[in-house]
Amino acid sequence: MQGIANNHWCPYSEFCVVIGVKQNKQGIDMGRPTASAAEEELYRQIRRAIAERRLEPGVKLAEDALASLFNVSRARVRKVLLLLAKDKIVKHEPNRGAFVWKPTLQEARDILDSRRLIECYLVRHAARLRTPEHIRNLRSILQQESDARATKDNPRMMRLSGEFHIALAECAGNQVLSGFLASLISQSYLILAVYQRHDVESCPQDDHSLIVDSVEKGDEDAANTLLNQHFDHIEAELDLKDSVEADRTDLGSILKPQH
Amino acid sequence: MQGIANNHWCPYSEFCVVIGVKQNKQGIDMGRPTASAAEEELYRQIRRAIAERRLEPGVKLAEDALASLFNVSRARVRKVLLLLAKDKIVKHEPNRGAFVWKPTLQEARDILDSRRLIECYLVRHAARLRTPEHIRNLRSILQQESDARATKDNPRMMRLSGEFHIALAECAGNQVLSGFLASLISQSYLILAVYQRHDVESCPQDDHSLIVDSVEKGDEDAANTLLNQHFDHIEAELDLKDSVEADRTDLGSILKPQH
DNA sequence: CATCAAGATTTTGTCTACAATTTAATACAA
DNA sequence: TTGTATTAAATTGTAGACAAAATCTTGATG
Repeated sequence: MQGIANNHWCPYSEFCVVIGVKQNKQGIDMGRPTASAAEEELYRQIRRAIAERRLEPGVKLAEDALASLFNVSRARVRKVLLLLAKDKIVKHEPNRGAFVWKPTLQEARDILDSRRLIECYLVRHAARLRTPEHIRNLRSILQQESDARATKDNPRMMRLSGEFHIALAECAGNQVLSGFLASLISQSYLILAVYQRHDVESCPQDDHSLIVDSVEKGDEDAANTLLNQHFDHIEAELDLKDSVEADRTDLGSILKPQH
Repeated sequence: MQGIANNHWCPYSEFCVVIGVKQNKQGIDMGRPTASAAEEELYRQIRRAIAERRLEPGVKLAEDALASLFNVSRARVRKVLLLLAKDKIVKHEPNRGAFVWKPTLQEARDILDSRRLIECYLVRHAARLRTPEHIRNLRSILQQESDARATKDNPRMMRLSGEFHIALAECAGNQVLSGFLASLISQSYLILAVYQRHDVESCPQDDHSLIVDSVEKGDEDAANTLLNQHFDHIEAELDLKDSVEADRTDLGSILKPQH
């Protein structure tokens, strides 16, 4: 669990809206700074740790440990874990505790299919509705991605890659689908953790850059095609054959291969 | 609040999986029958009341009232309300309580767009993957719908209409998208409650029946087209012009029209 | 009569203590 | 040593008590 509680991080997070934190018209958190802010901090840090792959699927999230780490009551930890469970990032086992979610093969496929559907739809709208500010924001993320790549900061690269997809989606202006996508992206980090192939180098693609170019030009067909190809690349890095799952969970098939 | 606590109802509900109720291989609830079962009951009954439009947007869901109505502790009520808030069916206002969610105009549009995207995608898969059992299930719902229409049982019609869409989606076998859709459908009940036009008769269409026919035949193009038209019909019954929202919430524009 | 203010009441938010369950440790027998 | 049963420790689940905030009531004042 160590390494979770550090500095700030603010990608898309619907925590405040669910909790109902008071916000002024500029959207700045105003109510009870120490209380629910601490919950959101915990919520974000766990999500961030997953995004940066410091928290791997199956790891137990003990309530007391989190409570003392973040100096909050156990009740608050439970609340956060409950919300993370609804996000399907955490799995609750009764009387045993909360564990980082471990997607099954079928779930992984469904999630990736869903992402393709939603993102390819949104990117078309993004290409139509994009503003200079959107493009600036996207290019800023691209820059950060390239910095992270240069310094071989893999956790950061991982996280930024997800943030890029969210930022891209948000250009389309459909908050519902953006919200779904944010959830799917969090789950995708866990899919990568479980199903990424070891024989393939992790993507040095600059697919992202090309996508921004076509969005900037307003070429929605190109953007759509490029994004589809991007997903092909992502899926090519995964091992989603039926055999994989069994190999990792069923001792029998591990110890007695091809019999 | 009266009228919520009655008999059983089991449409799609992800409550158990979030809470982490023990289940055996047949998927039957086994753990602690009185405890979390009570929470799920509350969760379902609130959703059902919304689906049947007994609970309208803006109604306050007081914790004590719900606790005593369902004979559960207030802590359990809070847990359920938190999950409902994550579903965006309930809105939390800090220190004021939980209220049935009231979708804004923009949210309504986004939700309907999202439904169209997801359902039209899923119906194609449904037409390909459908089994005789799926068709039997769908026709059973159609029959119940027609019964409800005959007896003019509007709440039941309303609810069954949503259940039909969920059942249709589930034929496609993508649980992720089915889950998203279930959430969107719950929100759609609230959209109807707010934005349904009064000058139009509520849908006596048998769009549903035609859709099942084309799915049964495996004609995915026809199914897709029919579903798209079905959404056109639904949206035609709504008043999603920009003026509506302001008229209903802003007293100024109500009492001083066109000034 | 309307407006405002102060107190009382209700309702939400939070924490802590206790019960139930699981997990680990220990002792004992095969 | 291995396996099993019993006990102890740790962890999760639950409820109830208290604090904080909002709402309602009452009454005073212009």
